[in-house]
Amino acid sequence: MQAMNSEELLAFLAAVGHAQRLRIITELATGSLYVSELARRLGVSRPLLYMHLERLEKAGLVIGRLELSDDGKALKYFELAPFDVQLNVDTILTAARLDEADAQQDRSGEAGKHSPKGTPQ
Amino acid sequence: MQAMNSEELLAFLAAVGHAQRLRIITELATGSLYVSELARRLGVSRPLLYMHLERLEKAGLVIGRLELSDDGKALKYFELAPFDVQLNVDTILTAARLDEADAQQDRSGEAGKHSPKGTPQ
DNA sequence: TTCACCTGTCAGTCTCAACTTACACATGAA
DNA sequence: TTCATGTGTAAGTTGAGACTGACAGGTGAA
Repeated sequence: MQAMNSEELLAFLAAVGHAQRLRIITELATGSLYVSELARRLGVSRPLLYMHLERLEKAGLVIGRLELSDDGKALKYFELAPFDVQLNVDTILTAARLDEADAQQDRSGEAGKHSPKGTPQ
Repeated sequence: MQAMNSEELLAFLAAVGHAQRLRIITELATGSLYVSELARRLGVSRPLLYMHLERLEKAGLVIGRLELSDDGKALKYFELAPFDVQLNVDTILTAARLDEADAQQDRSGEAGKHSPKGTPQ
């Protein structure tokens, strides 16, 4: 997995650092599921699960896609995205260094090359 | 770094998944510092910093020790503890499996062999 | 004795993520 | 048309963590 800046690293850590979301990941590890089914398995309300899945998706941990079932119903399936982050002091220092590099680019008015979503349109 | 159960993993992730605490780690990476000095560098109130440091210490990310300076003043120094956690689906599944093993032990009334701090006295 | 440092802790406030309840809107089957 | 299924979202409440300000206590130096 490529190096992340602080913002991305924090999004990732905050997303995975929550008991419910760890359970979601555990459940999705066996295969993709649609939201209502997942909610039933975890004993969690659907809107709440939505929030967690959104968070996980933004951090790039899961991927959602709308599918039509055989009987024509729309089902929102979620599957795990592959992820692998080494977490140690170096990772954190690298993230901090990337922040400075990003800030440097911003100051010099360069077209956002690194920043994946921070680019203002 | 040895395998963690969910509780330990969550404590770790929640501790490191916070902007201020990332900055604390970054600052401590250059060497150990005492609380007041660290607070000044980060521009953070001392009680607040205390809270963060406590959190980091409980998760095993930093170590604090009281030292006497040359002129007899007590200084609370904090230094980084070495840590290295690989974060991927396997890590999380392993944590979940460890939870079950722990629960099993508890049920069979075994003297807490694994649980590092959950042992009731 | 006053000042400039430091540690340690308490009692609050504030803010935001987490969570609940309720809605609107689809589909296919009975 | 009603029921059981699903998606999607818009309120609201709550609770925990984050944060502030103020205190008590210690030291050595002026």
